[in-house]
Amino acid sequence: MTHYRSELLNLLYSRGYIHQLTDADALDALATTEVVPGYIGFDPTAPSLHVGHLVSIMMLRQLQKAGHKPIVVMGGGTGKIGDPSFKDEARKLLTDDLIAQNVASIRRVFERFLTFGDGPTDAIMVDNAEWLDRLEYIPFLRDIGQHFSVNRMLSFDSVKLRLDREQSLSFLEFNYMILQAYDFLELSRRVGCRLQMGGSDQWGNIVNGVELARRVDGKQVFGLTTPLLTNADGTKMGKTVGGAVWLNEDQLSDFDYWQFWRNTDDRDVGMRLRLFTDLPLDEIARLEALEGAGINEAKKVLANEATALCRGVDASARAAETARRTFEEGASGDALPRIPVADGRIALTAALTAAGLTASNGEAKRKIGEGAVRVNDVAITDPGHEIVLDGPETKLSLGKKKHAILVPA
RNA sequence: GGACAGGUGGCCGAGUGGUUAAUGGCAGCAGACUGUAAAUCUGCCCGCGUGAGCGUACGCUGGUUCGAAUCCAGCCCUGUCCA
Repeated sequence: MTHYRSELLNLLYSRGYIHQLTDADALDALATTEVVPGYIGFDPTAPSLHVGHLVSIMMLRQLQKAGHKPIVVMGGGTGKIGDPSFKDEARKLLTDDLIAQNVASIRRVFERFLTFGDGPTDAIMVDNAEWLDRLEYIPFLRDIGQHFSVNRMLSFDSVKLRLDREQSLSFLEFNYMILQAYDFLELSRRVGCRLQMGGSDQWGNIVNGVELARRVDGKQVFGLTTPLLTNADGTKMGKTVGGAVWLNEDQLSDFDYWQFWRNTDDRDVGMRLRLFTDLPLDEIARLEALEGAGINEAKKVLANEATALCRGVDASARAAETARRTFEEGASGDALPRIPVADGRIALTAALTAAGLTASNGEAKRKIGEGAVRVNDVAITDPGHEIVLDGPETKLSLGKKKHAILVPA
């Protein structure tokens, strides 16, 4: 129904990346004639990004594929403030040290998804601390602050919600949207950035930047948001066994990352294939049409493709092979966590906790009582059980999906 | 600065002197059923201990009491209104 002339918008639209767009026609026209530098900001609030950020990252990838220039903005400056958008309460302030560590740890992941370099469509990465840290209060208020109406800022849903719930919004946080708007202005001046993208919760922040650039520099820039990703069951996407689905290897194993995609709800398979893989649309159409147990094939393809993008082809293949052996043959694979055991014996409860399958001995005991624990696929129901290693590998399982391998120390 | 209302387990939210490790809901985990899906049903859901039990926990610090999340005092934080 919607037809764009530019490859960029066609690509984004057909794969389901677009939720809101500030001036579709003008951006469409621009993208057909010149390289559009577009940016997305990532605040370093944790040592790794998670799948919730993945749509944004993939969108930068699509931008590059369509012949434009992705700009990754690390929020080294804005991270010190904390984005209050749609949050119920202020997050605790991060120290400068921690932010620097997080920035360092996050930036690696982008190299998997984007091609960096000096060419016209090569990706670049900048840190907004570069300009935000240097701002002087009075000049900033006069140059930038004068363009913001508090009345209007208060009307944005992103903060209105907080106020309506009678929860405090500090002046510090209230300034976030001004700084993000200023980022856009600064990027447009420094690197000719014309487009800011982000999740739907960023719409208010983005629109502010678009307006600021128009008012201050008389320049038209564009904003685009992605739909809020929810699972078919209405929950927010991105949780798995034991927390968030991290993109960094050191936060979540390749195997668990692969498993996250493999366990996609039937109804979400098509959407995820479009957003998180590079597969052509007709291939996706074929895969998502599979019915009944056949849809599992599509889930495997999804897991393979998504894991390959983030963790590399080899890691993906290894995770897939481990999954195949673990689930289809009842054996085990080398991508499972390996736990060294001293002296060849260990209490079952201690082993479960050491392997991270349970959080405490008490939980381990309960799970044993529930009949959820197996050693080498033999169910154990005695909480006092001690495992004696009698081979190079002993498989420890909690439920059907969580496994670890005990090996002699 | 003043008046009023609040601060409870990952979240929401009961509880207002003992039977409260603290009702209920959500989230989470496991079992059954399945397709490593969804839905449904069942169990679990602070830590240590096989267990009786012990230790911690209801903003913080003290106090009253045989006994406090519950009463008192001071402090910190949040909201609303007033200055």
